[in-house]
Amino acid sequence: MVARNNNNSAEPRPATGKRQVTSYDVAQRAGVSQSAVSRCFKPGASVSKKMRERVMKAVKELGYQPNAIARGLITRRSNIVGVIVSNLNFYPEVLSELSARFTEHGVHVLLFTLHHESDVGRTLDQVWQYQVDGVVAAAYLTVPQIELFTERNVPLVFYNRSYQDVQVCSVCCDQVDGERVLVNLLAESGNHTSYAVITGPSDSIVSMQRTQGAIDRLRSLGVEDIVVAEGDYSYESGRRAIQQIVDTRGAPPDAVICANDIMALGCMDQLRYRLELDVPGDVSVVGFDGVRAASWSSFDLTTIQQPVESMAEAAVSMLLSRLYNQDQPPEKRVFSGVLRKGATVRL
Amino acid sequence: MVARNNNNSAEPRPATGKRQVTSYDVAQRAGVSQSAVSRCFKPGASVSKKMRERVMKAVKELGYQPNAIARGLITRRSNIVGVIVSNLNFYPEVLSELSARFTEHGVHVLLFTLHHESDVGRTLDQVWQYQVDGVVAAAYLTVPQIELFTERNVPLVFYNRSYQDVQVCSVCCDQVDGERVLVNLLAESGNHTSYAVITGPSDSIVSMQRTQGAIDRLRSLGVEDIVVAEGDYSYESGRRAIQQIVDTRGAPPDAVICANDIMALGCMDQLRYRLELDVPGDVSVVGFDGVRAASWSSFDLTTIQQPVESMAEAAVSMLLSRLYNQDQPPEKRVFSGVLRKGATVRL
DNA sequence: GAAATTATTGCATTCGCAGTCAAAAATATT
DNA sequence: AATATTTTTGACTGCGAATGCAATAATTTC
Repeated sequence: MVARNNNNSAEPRPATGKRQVTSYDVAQRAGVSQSAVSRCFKPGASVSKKMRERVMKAVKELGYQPNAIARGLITRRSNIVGVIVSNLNFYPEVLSELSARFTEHGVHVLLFTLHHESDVGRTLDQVWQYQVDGVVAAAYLTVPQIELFTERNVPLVFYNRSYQDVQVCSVCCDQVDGERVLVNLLAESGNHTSYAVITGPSDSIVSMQRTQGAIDRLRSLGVEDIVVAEGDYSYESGRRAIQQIVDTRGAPPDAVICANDIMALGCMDQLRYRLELDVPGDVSVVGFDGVRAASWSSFDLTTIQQPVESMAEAAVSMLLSRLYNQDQPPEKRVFSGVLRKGATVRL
Repeated sequence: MVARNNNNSAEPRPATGKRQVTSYDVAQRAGVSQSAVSRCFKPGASVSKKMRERVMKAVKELGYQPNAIARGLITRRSNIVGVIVSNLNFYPEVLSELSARFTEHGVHVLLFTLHHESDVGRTLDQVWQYQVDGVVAAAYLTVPQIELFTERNVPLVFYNRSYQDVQVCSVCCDQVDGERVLVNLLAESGNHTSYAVITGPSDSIVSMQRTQGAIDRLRSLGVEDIVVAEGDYSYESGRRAIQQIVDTRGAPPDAVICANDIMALGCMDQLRYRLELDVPGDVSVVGFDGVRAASWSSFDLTTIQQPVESMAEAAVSMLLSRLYNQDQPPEKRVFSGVLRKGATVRL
């Protein structure tokens, strides 16, 4: 018989502040049923003009806001998507773009940041507990973890991570092709014979793709003299890496290919201010990403610009379309980076 | 009588993937009541060892995860906090720190990004609908909006925003004091008589505080020659502003005080590469924030470093303590920035 | 070994809203 | 005016987990 005893003012409801306003309160105030209130918040529902007015009046008077949690419980739609980013390669622009575009569609972003990639398991448990409608991951998941998404019919889109043998949605920038373009540029100038490559952390697959892309292209052009040093995507690591390369070789290479822009900037600064070499006069430097700082006059770095906006947009629309329209097959969207010709390559 | 007809395998539950595993399913499998399952997930509840084992066995077999949404509905605790950041001054470090620390405490971050500060109203509606347990705001709210938090007993902590006449929790960096320190440094060197100030956007109160702090200190030191130009916190705007100042004055000022680091870097680049002036030889430049790029060799900017980690930590603990222990009075925590002596002030 | 005590467990209810279905009201049709 | 049709409305149930309370089981006490 569900005897509701709400706004029974004799019931104190102490401690935790005023009880929130519910659809029952609104219904009572407007002298209608709770269902009616609910319907007024459902677009396209059958509600007369009068009813809507009365309800909305009460809604305003009481400051009612529908409880998205309760709604989510019954509709099985939380309108929340999880975004998993790893703490390290935390691209602010990406997150900001994703959030903005999801918000446009009334979808909210529950943020999960990984300290170590090893946290993925625990993080995913949390993701599942919160009944997210979908997930954008800028981190690698294991195959069983991915399969869980398929089983449960929860859309999953990878951002800048791609898989070989697993069918998943992903939005990527073509790392290998980007490096080809950069290497071609360096090679065509005819000024470079000795090359150095500064990689990202060894567990970053993006770094591996970029690095390998560069090395493969160099090899196919007949270049033999390639030194490789490992960095961790940070400015400091770029400095350390180039210093180490110079120390080891005894002389600077003609060109340095860095797995991302930030390391390239560190590398440039080390070359210019510590090693007192000229970039690009003595050494050419190229990066990857196209971050803001790369285009600052101090650097004017030659790099591959990732189309972040397009990629974020693509990730969002890919996820949303699968959210509203299930059973679409996995899809890969690969964007080409755009060569940004700066002034760090000796031509 | 609540007749549950779950795992009746005759009921198809089509379309939307497997129905999720509920505590009833676990209960049935383990041959116990749903309450028992629930209790097994509540720390400190009265459960026998045997019971716990049986339940956990079923939990594992079925891959059960408690539904945080349903739990939130009844406990009135979502374990979600809203973080409101405006798209512009989007400090990635801050967000990343906040998220990491909240996660440590089992609290999750629902992200709200504002395109324009005018979206605050609509955004707050969303925040309320999602029944967040608390909010960290790096944006200004109106007084009625703030009062709603007090009324509803939902903790609210401002990050780098302070209010004059309203009692709210906030974590700030002392903008005015920071600028005093910078101005003192510039003044003590005895090399500067003409000053320029590049502000942030006119609706940014942080910018206003910094700018005004600098100007007041300059005035109190008897400096009269102060030019002001408006920027918008971006690199480009720093370049434009200094160019405009030089064009207007006909000559560069001795020192430029920028409302943030990024503009200071733009300003430096413009001075060095377009106006072919030496920093700090011809012009001194100072910033505010202590972003990574400020310490890069190309710039080595003299600035005030905000203690981002401490501030984020403080914001989180301030919020959490109010979450678990209601009725604590509002508190302001003001951190002093640390002077980072770079090489952009002529000494 | 019976009574008193304590520790476990299950029943029933509740959180706030959405959606089903049938009743009621409004409108159209004859 | 009476009936058929459509539109609008309300009563009721359940989403999945938590919890007060009563019932039961285990343990202690005498």
